Amino acid sequence: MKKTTAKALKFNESELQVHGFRQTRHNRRLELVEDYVELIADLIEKYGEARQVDIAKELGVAQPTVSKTLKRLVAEKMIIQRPYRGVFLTDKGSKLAKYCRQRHALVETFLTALGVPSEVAKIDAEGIEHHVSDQTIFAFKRFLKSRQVTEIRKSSV
Amino acid sequence: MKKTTAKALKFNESELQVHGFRQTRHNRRLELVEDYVELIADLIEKYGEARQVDIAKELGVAQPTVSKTLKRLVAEKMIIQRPYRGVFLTDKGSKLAKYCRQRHALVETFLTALGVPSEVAKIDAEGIEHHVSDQTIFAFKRFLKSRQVTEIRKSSV
DNA sequence: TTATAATTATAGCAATGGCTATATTATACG
DNA sequence: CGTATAATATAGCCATTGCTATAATTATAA
Ligand SMILES: [Mn+2]
Ligand SMILES: [Mn+2]
Ligand SMILES: [Mn+2]
Ligand SMILES: [Mn+2]
Repeated sequence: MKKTTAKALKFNESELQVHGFRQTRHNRRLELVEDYVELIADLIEKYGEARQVDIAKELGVAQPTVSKTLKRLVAEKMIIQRPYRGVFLTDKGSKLAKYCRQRHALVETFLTALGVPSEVAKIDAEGIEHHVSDQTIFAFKRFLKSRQVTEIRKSSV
Repeated sequence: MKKTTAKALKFNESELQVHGFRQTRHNRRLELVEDYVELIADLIEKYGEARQVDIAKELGVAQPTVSKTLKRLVAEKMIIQRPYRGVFLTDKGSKLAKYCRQRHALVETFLTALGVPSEVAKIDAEGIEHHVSDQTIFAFKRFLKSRQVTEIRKSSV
């Protein structure tokens, strides 16, 4: 805004908005990594291995896209790649996958408990999960707990 | 997975996951556009104009980054650019901005009502808003309504 | 064991969204 | 009016995430 004509934004308000945008950009850079390690963990659990073709199929992208992204995951020490033998999570990748799976499941459970149809909850959770802070996770858990209590009370009356 | 060793995924489950990933990728492509038109609407409302320098400041990015993104918004017919006179929303941009503002505000209000500290709710809402379907919006609204009823009952007892 | 099929890798393209440095240009002020 | 300042545009760089087409390699099966 022009200095001469504009009322200055309250510092807090503006600063907060910038902070929000920055944090969100940061989260966006992690989204794909999170989806990958989570999916890889799922595939390994279900099939004992995670191959490019299967990752590609599950994500709905082309195999060369997966190939390239896996290189990034290797560079970030999230996975180890054995040629033609699938990918495996490092400790770092394993820890991230575990965290992401829990958070993802919680978000989906929360949405469902709130009355969102399960198919829609699945879709929305896939995007929302990456933007949920620990404090919001805490609030979601508290809501679920309170709901459970309510239901128990109802059934015990 | 190897056909010979793997149990097939249930079709529904796998299909749903692919659908979720696809929808999320689609939402991700819209995020920046949504943030821009919403911010532009805010700036115009507050100051009567939306300039690159102010957009850049609010977003926390460099001015040439904004310059480039604005070209994309022009190409998508969301804004009109008048050289050295700021940007203005088209009908299309205006409608999107209105929708985004409402959705954004609702998400933030919802999180706050759930007990998330307001600063955290602001940050999380900035990312979550872009991944919330109409059905989830509806569930958020229903929650807020029910909460209000509860509070009214409490105060009237 | 060798041919075929499946899997992975690579090349090359495009769009997006960042950055810094610098050039242009319009506005505002003396 | 003309100049200083502010705003915008441009150039050129990089990383990311997608694609198709095709090559290379491994695994499977005959
Ligand atoms: Mn996930
Ligand atoms: Mn996800
Ligand atoms: Mn917003
Ligand atoms: Mn946003």
